[in-house]
Amino acid sequence: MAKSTYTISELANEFGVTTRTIRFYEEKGLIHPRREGQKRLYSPADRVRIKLILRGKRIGMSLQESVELIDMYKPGHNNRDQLHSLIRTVQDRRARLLRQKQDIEDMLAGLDEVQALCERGLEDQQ
Amino acid sequence: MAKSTYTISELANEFGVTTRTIRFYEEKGLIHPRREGQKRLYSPADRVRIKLILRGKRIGMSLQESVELIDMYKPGHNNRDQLHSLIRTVQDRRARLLRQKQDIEDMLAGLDEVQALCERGLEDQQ
DNA sequence: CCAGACGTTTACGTTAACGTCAACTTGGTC
DNA sequence: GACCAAGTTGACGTTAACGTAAACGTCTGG
Repeated sequence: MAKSTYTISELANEFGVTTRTIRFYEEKGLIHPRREGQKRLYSPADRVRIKLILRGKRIGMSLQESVELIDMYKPGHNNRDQLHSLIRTVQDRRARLLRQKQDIEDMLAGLDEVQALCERGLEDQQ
Repeated sequence: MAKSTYTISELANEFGVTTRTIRFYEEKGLIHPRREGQKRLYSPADRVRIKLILRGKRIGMSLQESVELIDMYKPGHNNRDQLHSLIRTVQDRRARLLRQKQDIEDMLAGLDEVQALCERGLEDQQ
């Protein structure tokens, strides 16, 4: 079963980052772990938040962009204008993501070509 | 028909970057346009190279990573060891790209959810 | 001829995202 | 009580990827 609290080094190990990184995220206001005396204690929600931030980083998003995307989930958008505005933001993000996806597929196709050339090169030698 | 040479500002405009960016790429050894006197003249090949570098940037690759990927295409890998080594590099890259692609698909699914929530919120109001 | 657009080099400035100490506290354990 | 691992708070350092400004050449239309 999943743990209900994590220490900073547990999370650092799990995600392959340093504790400095996690403290830095707090310093930047991305996460707000509670404290037990001095020590930070991370909830499952904190953990997921870090995980999502790192997912964003993997596709080249800045930390700010990541949290903006993450915070689209949390409610608090009540009136019509806010909802319409949020929908537009969602569509912009989607467009960018689709383009990135296309970029990746193009690169994957390129890699297939390179590999095919390599394999032909090996066969021709033998 | 496609042009056979480009000025720096033509390319900067086409790609939505500044001339400083393009000069910076040269300074870093990523491109090598020929000169006409002082002025830089870019070939279609230079142009494609810049385009691919910017494609890499869009999915979070560093400039170095981009050129490494681009230079996998150019031949010069002749002996078996080089070919095998290149194949491994290709497979590593592919793995990373597949993961990024998965990340993007997850985010897209998340955006769909957010939008659905927004639309329900709007309907509930009316 | 000269102003404006476009190009050049050189050099210092900036931002994000941490790395890297140093100097300390705190909780077990031998 | 001494020690060690794991935690803490500053604070300064670093790298990538440009931005920005100065100071200068070149050529083209009015």
